[in-house]
Amino acid sequence: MIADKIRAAFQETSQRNTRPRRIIAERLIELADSGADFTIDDLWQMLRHEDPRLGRATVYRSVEMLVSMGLLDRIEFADGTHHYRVCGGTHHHHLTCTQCHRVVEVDVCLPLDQFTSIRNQTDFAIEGHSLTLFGRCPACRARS
Amino acid sequence: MIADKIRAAFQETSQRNTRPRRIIAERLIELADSGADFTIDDLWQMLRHEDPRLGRATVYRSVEMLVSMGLLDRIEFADGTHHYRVCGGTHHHHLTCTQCHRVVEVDVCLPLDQFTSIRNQTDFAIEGHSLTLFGRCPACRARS
DNA sequence: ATAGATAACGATACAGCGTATCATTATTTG
DNA sequence: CAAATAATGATACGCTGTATCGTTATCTAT
Repeated sequence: MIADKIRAAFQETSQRNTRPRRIIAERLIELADSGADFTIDDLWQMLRHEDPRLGRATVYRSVEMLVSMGLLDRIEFADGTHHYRVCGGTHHHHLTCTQCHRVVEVDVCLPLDQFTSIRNQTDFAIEGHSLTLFGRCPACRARS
Repeated sequence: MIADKIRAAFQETSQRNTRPRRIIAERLIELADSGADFTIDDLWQMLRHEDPRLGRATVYRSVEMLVSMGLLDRIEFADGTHHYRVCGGTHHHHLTCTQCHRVVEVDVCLPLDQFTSIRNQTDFAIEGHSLTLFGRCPACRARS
């Protein structure tokens, strides 16, 4: 369950169970359910509703932590902005709609033999990769 | 020849053959030969050597234009910075060294049937994609 | 419970990158 | 050579993310 993973992540990396972190965790659990993607500023604005005193830096700190724990994925948009998305932790990539910017996960990936091919071509030791696809989603195509 | 493509790009998109553009084109042709990647600020600093009055905005404008013409590739680094690289225009992707940040082109790509698989999975009309690989280059591994 | 120690917070300032504005400059054209 | 104007360059601005640092709130030990 993703909710437990998020709560566990906060517990592991910290000594104190603070109010801001509880609020952030709750909100992220809701966002995980809806599958929505968001910018840090989006998230901050949402959180301020629940506690207007909550600071921007705190949101940045928490998001940064969760990204490094692998629970949030950072998605680079073509215009350079960063969006985030709660992700289960299994390997996957993203497909974003060029019109409405909705993001969905896809479970395609480069075949294994391509990686060996790259290693042979370049003599690099491959450590990771990032694949992003762009296209128009069904809704936007219908609306066209 | 890439030199001609660059000069042609400037000619196509503009009415005037200005000194700043000539300087920028020359520098980019040299960078194409060396295969180096660079940030916009790198480029600006180089160009100021030749003409200290050359403005930052002009460099941004020219780079932006060449990216949209497909002659420069914008490369996103993990830390969020943007590098650029003169590229031939053929389809390819990038492999960057996680240690020295050197960038090389690789000609692997997602197989065609994966694209149809995505279309079936998601019903998106796929328009494009971006693949970036990370690893350690031979030199850095040797030095390790 | 309460007090002390301190992790975490939040306000603020700062830095970097890219864009927008606009008076000035330099290329082009008649 | 002069007028028209594309393009430039100085400057200001906005946005995103980071660093600093005094304050607050959580935890722990009494």
